[in-house]
Amino acid sequence: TSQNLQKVSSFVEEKPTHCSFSIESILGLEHKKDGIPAVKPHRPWMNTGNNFGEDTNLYLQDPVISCERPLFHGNNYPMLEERVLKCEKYFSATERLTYKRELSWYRGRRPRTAFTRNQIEVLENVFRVNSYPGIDVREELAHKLDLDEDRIQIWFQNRRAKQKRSHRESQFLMVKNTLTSNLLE
Amino acid sequence: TSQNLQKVSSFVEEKPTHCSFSIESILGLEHKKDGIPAVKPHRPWMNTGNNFGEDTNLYLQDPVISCERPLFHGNNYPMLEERVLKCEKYFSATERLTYKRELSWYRGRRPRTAFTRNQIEVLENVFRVNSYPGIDVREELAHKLDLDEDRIQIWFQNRRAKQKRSHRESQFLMVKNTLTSNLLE
DNA sequence: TTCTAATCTAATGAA
DNA sequence: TTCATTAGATTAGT
Repeated sequence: TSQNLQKVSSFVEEKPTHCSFSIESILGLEHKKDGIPAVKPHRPWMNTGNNFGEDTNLYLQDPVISCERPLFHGNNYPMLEERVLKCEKYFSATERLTYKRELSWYRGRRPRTAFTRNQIEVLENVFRVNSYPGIDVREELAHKLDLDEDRIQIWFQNRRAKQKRSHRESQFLMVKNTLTSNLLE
Repeated sequence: TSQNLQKVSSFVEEKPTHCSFSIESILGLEHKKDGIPAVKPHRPWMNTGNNFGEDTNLYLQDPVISCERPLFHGNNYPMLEERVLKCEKYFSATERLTYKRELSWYRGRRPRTAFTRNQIEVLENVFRVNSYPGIDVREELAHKLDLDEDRIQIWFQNRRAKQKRSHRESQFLMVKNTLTSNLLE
């Protein structure tokens, strides 16, 4: 059964066929050893074809899984992670950085964008007035700042999260101060 | 509500003074006057009670009181009212809509469900076989995994979206690679 | 170390 | 239902 399940991949357009499996049989697979999700992460900036075929290393990023340490064994990728972990003990910071980069590369993370001072300034100014720019505003910003619209959207998402975080923190401080001054009276 | 909004208005900080280009041109100013409709969203997981009516000053309560009922993360968020206020003056109907949407979220977005590793594994296994489970399968899953049937349904919706996204992505890359290699020949 | 760009996905509402 | 978008949580680069 496990083999049958693994044959199904996301490359094939699956029809909502009626399932003849019982849930018990599916639930019975809970303790299956390797559960590589046959799903590709969204990597719009990757241009070449080495995304396909045997390069399954790219599909292993999954936060849910990475919460729990040792999920995927028997692939190339966990070897890398082991090496990174060993780094902590035996290797220099520089070497650790190299391995981290290598790990990131295999995982297919977009290189971190370094915004210029001017770009940040404009984005902040717009954010003050409108922290939820629609697609039209984002496109215009992207054109004027010479950035992808995706970067703009992500920037606003993170900026909103930051605002919310700082707001929460200031409220916490307010409560703390109130309690403190009440105690001192 | 308008009284509450006026109370908050004094906390609104000043406008950005300098910008590299016209913000008006970005925001595309439109001044429509329709108010925010008092639509109460469906919140089956909430205690149907007093606090979430249209004209409650929930957002202006004393922080101490608010912190004593940590029902949802966003229960203190007066900034939102500020932005709704600003909406009236500066934003287009479309952009105001997003604020209204946020307001309803703020008023009671369901706390994010953190599925366990085992739940994910079972759901993925079922998904491989049947990505459109009927109500009977969903109910059975809900019972076996100790989740609401609603969560199961939403999970499958999002999972299908994810699959579709990655499928589109691979199709796009496939076409692109074909074109590229044809050009190189 | 802090800050934040990037990622993943549960939740939401509109179509 | 799909679809686009959001919030929230997390990972990871500087």
